[in-house]
Amino acid sequence: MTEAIDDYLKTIYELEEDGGRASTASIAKHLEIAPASVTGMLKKLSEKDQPWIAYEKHQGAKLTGRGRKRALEIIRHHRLLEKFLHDSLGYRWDEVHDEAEKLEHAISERFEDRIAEQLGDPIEDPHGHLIPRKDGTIPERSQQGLLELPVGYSALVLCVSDRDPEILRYLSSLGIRPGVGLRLVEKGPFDGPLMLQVGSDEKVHALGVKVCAEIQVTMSTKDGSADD
Amino acid sequence: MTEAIDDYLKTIYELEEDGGRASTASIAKHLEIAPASVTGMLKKLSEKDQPWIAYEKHQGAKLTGRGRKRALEIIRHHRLLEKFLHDSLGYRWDEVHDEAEKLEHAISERFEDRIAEQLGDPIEDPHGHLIPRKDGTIPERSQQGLLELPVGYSALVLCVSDRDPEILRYLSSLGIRPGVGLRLVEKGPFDGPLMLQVGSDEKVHALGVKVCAEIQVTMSTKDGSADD
DNA sequence: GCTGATAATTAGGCATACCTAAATTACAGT
DNA sequence: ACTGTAATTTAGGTATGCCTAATTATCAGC
Repeated sequence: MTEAIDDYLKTIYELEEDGGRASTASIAKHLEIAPASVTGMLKKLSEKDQPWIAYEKHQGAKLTGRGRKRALEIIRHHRLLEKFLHDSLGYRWDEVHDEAEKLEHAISERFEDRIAEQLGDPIEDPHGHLIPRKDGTIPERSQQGLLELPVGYSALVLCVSDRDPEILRYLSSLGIRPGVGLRLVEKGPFDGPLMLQVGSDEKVHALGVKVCAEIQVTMSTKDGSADD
Repeated sequence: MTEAIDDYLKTIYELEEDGGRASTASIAKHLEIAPASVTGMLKKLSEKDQPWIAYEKHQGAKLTGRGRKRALEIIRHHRLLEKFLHDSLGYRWDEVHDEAEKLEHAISERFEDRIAEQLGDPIEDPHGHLIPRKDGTIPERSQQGLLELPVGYSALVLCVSDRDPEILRYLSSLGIRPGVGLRLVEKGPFDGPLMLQVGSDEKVHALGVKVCAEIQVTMSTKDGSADD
């Protein structure tokens, strides 16, 4: 069990979420390493007696039950740590990801249990992502990308990607965070900007596609209450 | 800057404390690796443009100013983490070392600062070891090994080694911890056991040499008050 | 000053996890 | 079915940090 292996499993888990199998190229891009390096590691992860992934040449990778459980364990570490850094140590939400990324590999079961208890077994991290349970399962909920929301509809922000601190600071400045209501007023043509009302503010903001792709929402009725 | 390098620097720092230079063999023993591996690393650490250590063949290693500063930085991480795990997360004092050993390499400056602040800039870790300051200095105090205490004298426990959890649990059970007073009643011949009174208890305990070697004290007057 | 024990070093290897460059496979469009 | 492009894999190489086995240096005792 090395850090590299954990990083691969976590990445494959995330890539499986959208699209059944994780391709060599997508893993390489996500981990910022060369595709050739990924091929080698995928072979290794699938060759063990108890493999972490299922892998066939040119077919991409898919986690085995064991691999999925391990991935969720690391993701649990990561999200609990983000919550801990934010709530207990006063980190801002754009600062927690990088620190959690390093610590997730270093903490013990004991540490995990202690902060989970101290935080009251939280359900979500500061960006709204669901925290996997200790038994290796993760709650499900219906959510969609903000980009898929039809014009005129309202929605509640469920979570935002934590990978880019700049985007998080920008979203903060707009008041966009988990639990806040949005209304999609208009959508520019040719992947143009989204015109959005945030919360109960009348003002309409124009957000680029790239930023909106990082926001997950759940549709709500016209009056702004959640419908799920 | 790798974990391995940090571990070497920390080890050399500790070995320099008792005996000017750290020998290849002592470093190997401390890190539980082969002496041949140490030679290679010592070369590397001394060859850089800005070397971490001074090293001449067969002469052992000595930290440079830069190396000492780095070592103290890691030791500060370690001891702050031990204090944090103990005070904030409810770890017992025999549990903190191993966890801190892993975390010390993973935490950022930010994390270090936050827990130091939250703990009120502590001076000592749970075993009584002094915590290096952020500027790379460490307070000094006169202390001696319990084994060097003359028979009949009293002393205050300053610190105990944190490396062996078993010993820590044993000391706990005897009530021996930093700040507690001891009186050396008698010393068995041929490295025999030490007969000790702990605190204000009349009872005399017999402690083996191995355990006593892990205890640092400062002499106090007959009535039990510190003389330093 | 020699000698033998001990300590340290050199030499040669191994595993991990990455790289680049070259070869191959898959697949979409004609 | 063919062909070109893009994705993937293979081949060969690098750095880190450890290993064992063999060699060499140091130093204390005679």
